[in-house]
Amino acid sequence: MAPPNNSALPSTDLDPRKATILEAVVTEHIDTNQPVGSSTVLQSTDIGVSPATVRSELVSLEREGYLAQPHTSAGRIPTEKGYRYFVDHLQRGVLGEAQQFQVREFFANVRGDVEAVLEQTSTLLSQLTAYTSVIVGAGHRQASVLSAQLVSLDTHHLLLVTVYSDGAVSKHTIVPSLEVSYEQAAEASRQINALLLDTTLDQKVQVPSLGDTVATVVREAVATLHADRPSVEGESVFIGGSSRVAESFDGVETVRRVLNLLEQELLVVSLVQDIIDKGLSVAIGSETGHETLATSAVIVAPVTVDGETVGAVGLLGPSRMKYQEAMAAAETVSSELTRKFSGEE
Amino acid sequence: MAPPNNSALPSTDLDPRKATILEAVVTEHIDTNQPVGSSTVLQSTDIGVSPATVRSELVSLEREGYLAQPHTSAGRIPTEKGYRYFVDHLQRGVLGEAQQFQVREFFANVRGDVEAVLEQTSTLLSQLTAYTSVIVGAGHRQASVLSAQLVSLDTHHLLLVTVYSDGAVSKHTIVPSLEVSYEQAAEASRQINALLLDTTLDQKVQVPSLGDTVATVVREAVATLHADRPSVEGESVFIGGSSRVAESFDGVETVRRVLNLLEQELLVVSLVQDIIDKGLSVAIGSETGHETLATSAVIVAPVTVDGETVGAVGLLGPSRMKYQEAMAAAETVSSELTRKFSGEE
DNA sequence: TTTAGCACTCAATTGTACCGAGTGCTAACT
DNA sequence: AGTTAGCACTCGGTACAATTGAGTGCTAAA
Repeated sequence: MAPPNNSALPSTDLDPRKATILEAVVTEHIDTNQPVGSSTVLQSTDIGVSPATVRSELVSLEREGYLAQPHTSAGRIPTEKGYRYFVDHLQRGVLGEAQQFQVREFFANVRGDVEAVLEQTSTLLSQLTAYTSVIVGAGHRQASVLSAQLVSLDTHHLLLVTVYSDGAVSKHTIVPSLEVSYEQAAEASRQINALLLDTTLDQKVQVPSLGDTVATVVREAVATLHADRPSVEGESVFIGGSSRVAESFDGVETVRRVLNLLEQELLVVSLVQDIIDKGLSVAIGSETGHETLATSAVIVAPVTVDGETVGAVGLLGPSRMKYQEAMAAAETVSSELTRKFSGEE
Repeated sequence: MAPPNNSALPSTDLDPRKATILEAVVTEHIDTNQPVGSSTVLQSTDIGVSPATVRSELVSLEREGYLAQPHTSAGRIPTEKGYRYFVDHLQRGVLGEAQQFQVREFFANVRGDVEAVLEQTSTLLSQLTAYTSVIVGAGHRQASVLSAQLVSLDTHHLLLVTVYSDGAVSKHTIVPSLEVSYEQAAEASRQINALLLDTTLDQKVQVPSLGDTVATVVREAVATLHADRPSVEGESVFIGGSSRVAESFDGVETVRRVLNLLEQELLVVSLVQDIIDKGLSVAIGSETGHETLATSAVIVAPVTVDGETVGAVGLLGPSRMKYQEAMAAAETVSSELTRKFSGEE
């Protein structure tokens, strides 16, 4: 469906000199956050040509929509299209020595359950890049129940602990309408386990309609589990380095908006999913589909196990972010995660 | 140990007129974020006195350390001590109608396990107040194991699911060094359950030193569980409305620092704990013990069940925050949580 | 002790001039 | 036809002075 290349449109290539100049402008602007003029371009390239020529090229690039001028007597800054061209024609960078070491060390030592690993990974990723990281773990729609167990906390409170085939565990507090003895709980636990084993949460199960205590508890427990489905299905989202937002964007209001967006897990999940669906690995400005992210860019790298996408790592930064480094970091981390999960579960 | 009143020192009371003026200055400054001068004080109080008199009182209040002047020809702003006096002599406010309704509705409808409830509550609290909320759930140091169960995901992966007496559930992926059949896993599960039942994580347990598969798995599972203790003990922290940080503080650097602090769960936990330990319900500026929070204030309200503190709700805002409203919100929410947990578990 | 009166202070605002980075255009050059 | 030197022009940023005004502190009288 989506074209294999990374661009939304098969962008026509610019002639080499223009490309060089565009690249210089983008690189320089990313570095300095300043409009860049013809002289700066000359200094940062070995293009053997006069400023006047560069200027006329700049005019041309502006006409074609790659660059813009904040005001007449200023240099140029890249437009969304300019960044897009830059990213599409970027030669992939590779992570620095120290960072590669950091990643290796991290994955060698990390321990704990999936959620804990992802949470720590999101911190790692944001430390690697100085941007805010987003890690999305896929939900477990298709997972079947491996084990369901009822544990009594006391006579009025039971805990339903359910283990799914993908390794997820959910727990639900049950407050039964009747008093339940330890033995009754154990019996209910056996029945629930038998009832739910190998079912998915989508499936209806035949609950006993008897009136005795055990049957009642079974009914209530199953009802609670199924009622709570949405939250169980929910993808898990981990955000690392949200303080980086404050560094990345100009203007309090922008910072507020971006932080606010990050707080809404559903938005974040769909944002990342949308980008992956479009076949992109980078979404710049309006490509993200969010007004709030007009001056942002989002890098995503899916984590796949057995050809299936089980999650994604992402980085959120300003559109003038250091794409090479950030992409290298995201890809390294996503492939490490892929490796870890392929090897382990 | 700590004095029952809310102040660190038993602050001497000011004479009534000074108190009125100080209160007016604080209130006004909280409202406008501007230095307030003698004329403004006159307008916002019905004190029947001339500006000159107010001025001399202001001078006096400044000498005593309650107020400060940004520069000679400006009005006064409260110092930390000024805010402290204000808070100590505040008559408790009560939540607005609409907000009370919101809280009632929320707690009537909220469902899910403890973590989910706390997470949603943190969002609620930040919506109620326009400040960033912090909810800390106590760890379960003392909790004993109610049930430990080993579930095979496949022949190379086992999941150890442990239920504790306080309703917490932990899970650990075990990658056994040997292949384990379904039957062996079931047997190991039985043994582990018997072994760990009613123990706490602090206790050493006698693991079998036999060399057969089941014994090996048991050893490895128990080792994994005990190795991971720190993360299990860890208090759970939920932060709501971190975007509010951007509104609350002036200066990108301050915003960055505060966000960064909020990212470090351990810091947040100890911050809240420290304040509670000091017997305070509000910590202003340096009272928080964090340089970063020099211009902040933190409100805390413990959640207690059976006389034991099981957690706390907190609000983080600028030192010029609306204390009445924020304190009312924190207290209402904490008492609702107390009620919910007392009734339920 | 309070207050009216007054000189004083100083951040903020406004106005003005100027600098200079950077442009676009044109005419000459290769 | 593309490139370049030369040049007039634009306009944001900075620096400086003048002005304003909110608010003070002091003094002397009530």
